[in-house]
Amino acid sequence: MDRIVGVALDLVDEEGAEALTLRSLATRMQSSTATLYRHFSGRADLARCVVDAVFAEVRLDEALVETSTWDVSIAHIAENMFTVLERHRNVAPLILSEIPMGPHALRLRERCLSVLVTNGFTPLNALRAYATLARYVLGFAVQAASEAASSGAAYRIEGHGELDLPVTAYVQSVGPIALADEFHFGLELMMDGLRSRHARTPAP
Amino acid sequence: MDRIVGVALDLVDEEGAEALTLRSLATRMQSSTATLYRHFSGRADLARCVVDAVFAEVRLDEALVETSTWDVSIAHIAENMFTVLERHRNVAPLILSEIPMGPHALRLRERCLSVLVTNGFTPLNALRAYATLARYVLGFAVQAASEAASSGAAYRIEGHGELDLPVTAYVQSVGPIALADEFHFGLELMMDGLRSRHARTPAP
DNA sequence: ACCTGAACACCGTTCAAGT
DNA sequence: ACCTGAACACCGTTCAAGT
Repeated sequence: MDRIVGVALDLVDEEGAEALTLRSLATRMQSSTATLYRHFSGRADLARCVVDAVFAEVRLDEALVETSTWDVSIAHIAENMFTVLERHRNVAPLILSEIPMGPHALRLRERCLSVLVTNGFTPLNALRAYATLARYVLGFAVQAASEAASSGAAYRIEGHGELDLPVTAYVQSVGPIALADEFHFGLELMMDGLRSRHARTPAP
Repeated sequence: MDRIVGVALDLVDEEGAEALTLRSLATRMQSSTATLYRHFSGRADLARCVVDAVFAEVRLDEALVETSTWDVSIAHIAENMFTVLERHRNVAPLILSEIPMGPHALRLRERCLSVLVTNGFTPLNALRAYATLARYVLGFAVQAASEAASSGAAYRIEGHGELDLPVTAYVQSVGPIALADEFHFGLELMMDGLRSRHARTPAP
């Protein structure tokens, strides 16, 4: 059944999330839609498996995670998640339906919480820190999937007349921001906040 | 056509985003699906309008935004967005498809950028700060919509055997974190980061 | 000019019937 | 036991036909 998920992920990568249809997948498998129900309980289950297949691609530098300070480790994990999600940006729409809870997603969370707790974070703050980072990375990935209408669409709206947005226009003179730049800016913001809250904790 | 959008938003609030069907909306309007195409170019357009109707509900305390320091103003705007999205949490799945670009969403962005720029942020950093905050709030709202399976589902996975997640188990002994608490923790993290980056800027 | 029933081409899901 | 064609109840979208 891992092979079916692999084919499904290929399909999403190549044709987008909305092209992931039981019929289209059955065709690629040279099988029938009814057969897919032997492996998945339905389309939602299939989507969950595809999402977890993406999380399975996260490869951490375990030596780095083990030997670095907690902030470097956490940032490394977050950047790895971002990289993998960027590589499979078409899967983003599949993530929205529910928070990833597949085995690979859970193991990644375990790893993160472990780093935080062994570095003196309280359970509550470790959970908070992980939740915030995970939501940021996932929320970023979900929205980054639709980067077409980012510049100047949807200006002519029906009843509202012309919008004038002087500051928006002024500020956009710097041109569009690269996705990776935007991501790292926000990530550093949160790491700053975590560091300042966690200042002067003795090494274990 | 604002009335149709209002009915559509009611429908989403009451029955969820997947219940927003051209047929179900036509039934509520005592009309036909074909008639809806006089007002919207299709389901995607309808969804965009519903999302912007939610943004239209954001009511800022203009006196507070005007007179407070930039960080208080920005946090106030972010919290307002969060409150409104929480009130209409069923619309979250409609947001994923594309970044909100309706007139009300654009005006809210204009207001945010205005606060940042008049307080000495460079155009680049104002854009970055807004993008990070907006993605955080939206990403949070999107994922907050599915809070059912948060505790302990999806443990028994087919081929992988039992997962043991000791730190996860230990850390979850503090119980589930309230959504609002989680949101505020992350927001404060980012505000801390923004403040430290923007330290010692003279008032205009 | 405005509206709509009915059709078209899809979709997820199910099940009797085949092997 | 395993697979599948065909059906069912949907969906978005279109259009000839009505008023």
